[in-house]
Amino acid sequence: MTVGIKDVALAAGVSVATVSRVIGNGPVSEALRSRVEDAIRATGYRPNLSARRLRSQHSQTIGLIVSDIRNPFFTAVSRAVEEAAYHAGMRVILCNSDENPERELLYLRLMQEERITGLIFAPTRTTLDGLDGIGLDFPVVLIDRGGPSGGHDAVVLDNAQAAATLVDHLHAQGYRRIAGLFGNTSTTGVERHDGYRAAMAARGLEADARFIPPYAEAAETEVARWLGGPDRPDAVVVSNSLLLMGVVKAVRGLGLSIPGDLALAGFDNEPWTELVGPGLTVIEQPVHDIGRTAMELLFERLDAPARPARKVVLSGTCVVRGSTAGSKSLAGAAVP
Amino acid sequence: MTVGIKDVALAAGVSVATVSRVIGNGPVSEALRSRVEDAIRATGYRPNLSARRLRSQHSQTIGLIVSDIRNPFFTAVSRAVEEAAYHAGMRVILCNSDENPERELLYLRLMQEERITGLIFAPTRTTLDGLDGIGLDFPVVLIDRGGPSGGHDAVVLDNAQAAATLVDHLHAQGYRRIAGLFGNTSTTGVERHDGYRAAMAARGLEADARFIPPYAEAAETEVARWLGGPDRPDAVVVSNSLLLMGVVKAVRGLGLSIPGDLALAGFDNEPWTELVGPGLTVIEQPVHDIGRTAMELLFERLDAPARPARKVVLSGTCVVRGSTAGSKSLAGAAVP
DNA sequence: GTTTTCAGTGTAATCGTTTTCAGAATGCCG
DNA sequence: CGGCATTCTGAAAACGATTACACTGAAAAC
Repeated sequence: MTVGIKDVALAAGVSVATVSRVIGNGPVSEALRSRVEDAIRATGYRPNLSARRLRSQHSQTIGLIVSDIRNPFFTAVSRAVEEAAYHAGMRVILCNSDENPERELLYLRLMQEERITGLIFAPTRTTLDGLDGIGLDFPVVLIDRGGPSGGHDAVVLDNAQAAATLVDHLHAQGYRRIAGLFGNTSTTGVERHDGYRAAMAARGLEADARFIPPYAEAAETEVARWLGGPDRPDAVVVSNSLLLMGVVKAVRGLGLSIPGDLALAGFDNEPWTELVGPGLTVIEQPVHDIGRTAMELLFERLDAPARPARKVVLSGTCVVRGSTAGSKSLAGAAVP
Repeated sequence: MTVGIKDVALAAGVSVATVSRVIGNGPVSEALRSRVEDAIRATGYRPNLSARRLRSQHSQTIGLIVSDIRNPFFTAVSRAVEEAAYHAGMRVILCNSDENPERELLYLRLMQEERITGLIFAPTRTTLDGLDGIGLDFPVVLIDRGGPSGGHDAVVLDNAQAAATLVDHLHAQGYRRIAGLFGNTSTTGVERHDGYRAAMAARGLEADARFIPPYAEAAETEVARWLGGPDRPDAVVVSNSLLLMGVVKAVRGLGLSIPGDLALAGFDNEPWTELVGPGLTVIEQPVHDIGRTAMELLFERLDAPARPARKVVLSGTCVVRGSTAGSKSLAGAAVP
C-alpha cells in the first residue's frame, strides 16, 4: 500500500490540510511544520503528482515537439528548454514527430490531454499551415520554423541572411558556380533557399538549387549525380548538417577533395565539422539561446495572453574553416 | 471552460459511465457508441490524463534517466525506448543527470511522484551502489552500466570483450605501445579498462591506462601532454566517442597524422567517425537493440515481478577503418 | 409460464490531493 | 474586561475521470 497524505497526517497528529500546507509552503506554525516534516520522512511519503495536478489544475508541464531528437540542433535546444523548465519547477514532455504531420497531430492531441501549460514546437510546413484551425487551448512558441509571422510567437534564425552570408563568403573566395542543396519538409529550407537565391542574384550569378528529402543518403546520391553531370558546381551551400554529412560522403566516395574539387559550406557548428577534412565552414546557430528564448517567450505569453505575437530573429555566426579556402576558381577567374 | 466527460454525456443523452466505457472500449451497444462518438467529436472532448491516471492507478509512463541526451549513444537509445513505449501506449519521461548523483536522486524522487510504471536507468557508479537502499517501488532496468550483476535487470555491452577486440586488432596491425583512455564516472570505463588490461597482459604488453573526466577537453589536454612525454604511445584505445573527439583534436592540434603518428580506436560508430581523417576504427554498439531490449526486460519484469534478475549482454561489432591501418610499428617490430 | 441468465446501462463511491470556509486561539486596543 | 483583527487549523467540497454495484429488459432454460 502506498502511503498517502492521510497517513502522514495521522502519523503527525494533524489534518491533511496542514500536511498539504507544509508541502506547499503555506502558513503553518513552526511546531506543526517540523512535526509534519518528521512524519513525511518517517513514512517516506511522496505526493502523487497526478492527484495534485488534477486538483490544482496546474500541470506544470510544457510540451516540446521536434522532428527528431537525434538531430543535434534539437538535442541542444531540448537541453536548454529542459534546463529552463526545471529551473521554473516544470516538467517537459518530449516528442519526436519525424517530420510526419500525422504524428504531429497525434502529439498535439496528447498535449491537450496532458493539459500542458504551453508548447514549444518545430512544425512541418503542412501542420504549420493548419495550426490555427486546431483550437489549441495553450500558448505555442514556434522554434526553428517560424513561418510567415503567423499568430504565434516564434524564435528563429535569420535563415535568409545566414544563407546569403555563406554565398558571399564563397564568392569572396573566388567561387562562382555555387550550388544550393535544401531540405524539402521545413520552412527553414525554403528561407535558406530564398537567401541563397537573393545573394546569387545580387552577385549576378546563376542560381542552381535543389530540394531533397532530409536524409543524408538523399544528399549523397544527389551530389554524386550532380558532380557527374554537365552542371557540375565548384561549391555547394547545404541547408543542414544531415545533408552536409551526405555531401561529404559523396565527395569522398568519388575520391574528390575538399575544397579542391568542391567547396562546402553548411549549417550547424557541430563538434565533428571541425574534424572533417580541412574543417567545414558552417553557420553556427545559437542553439542554447534559441531554447532559452523560446521558454522566455512562453512565460511572457503566459503572463500576458493578450499581447500581440512576437517573432525573435537571432542571427548565426559564420565559422570559416578549410572547406571554403579559395580556390582554383580564383585562378580560373583571373585568366580572362 | 474546458469540456469534461459530463458535458459529453449530456450532449449524447447518456450517463458518464457509458462515455467512459466508449473511450475505454468497454461493452456498449453500437447505437449508443456512435451517439457518444458523435458527441465527443461535436464537443471536442479530450480526456484529462491526470484524472484518468489518478483514478485508474495506472500512469502508463516509463521513466528514462540518462547522463546526457547529447551523447549520441543515449540519443539513439532514447529513440528506441520511446518507440517501444508509444507502441505499448505508454509515455516516456526523459531526464538528464549530467553524471551527477544529486540530480539522479532528484529525478528518482520525481519518478516516484509520477508513479511511473518502470524505469530505464544509466546510473553513475555512486548511485548504482546505493540503489537498493532507496526503496524504489517500481522495477528498474539498467542500461549501459550494469554493475556487478546486482539485483536489477540490465542490458549492457560486453565491454571487456569489446576493448580486448580493439587491443587485439591494434596488435595484429603491428602496434605495441598501446595506451588506454577511460572515463572515470561510469562502470563502462572500468569494464573497458579491465578488458584492455587483460588483453594487453595476454599479449605480454605493458598496459598504460589513464582515467579522466568525461569531457572532450580533458582528453585533449591529456593526450597533448601524453604525446609530448617520455611514454609516448603509438596507439590509443579510447573509452567513448566524446573522448575520442578530444583525442582527434589533440592530434590535429599537434600537427600529427593518423595513423602515422598515432593510431586510434574507440567506441560508438557515429556517422562522423567515418568522415574524420582516414576514418576511425570503432566498436559499434547495437544502440537500437539496447533500447528495445531494455523495454522488453521491463515489460517481462512487470509481468513476473518475482523472477530473478537477468542481465543481457550484447556484443559490439568492430568497424575497421583507416585510423588503425598498420604501421611504422610493424616495420619497427621487424628490426630486432 | 416461471425462473435464470446476461448484456447494457446508470448511480454513486472513489482515487489523493488542494482549497474554501468556518471555527478556535491569540493578541491588541479602547 | 469586551470587542475585533489576526493567525492557524480542521472538516469537507471539489478536481475529472474509472469502476463496483444495482438495476433493467429481453432472451434462454426449465
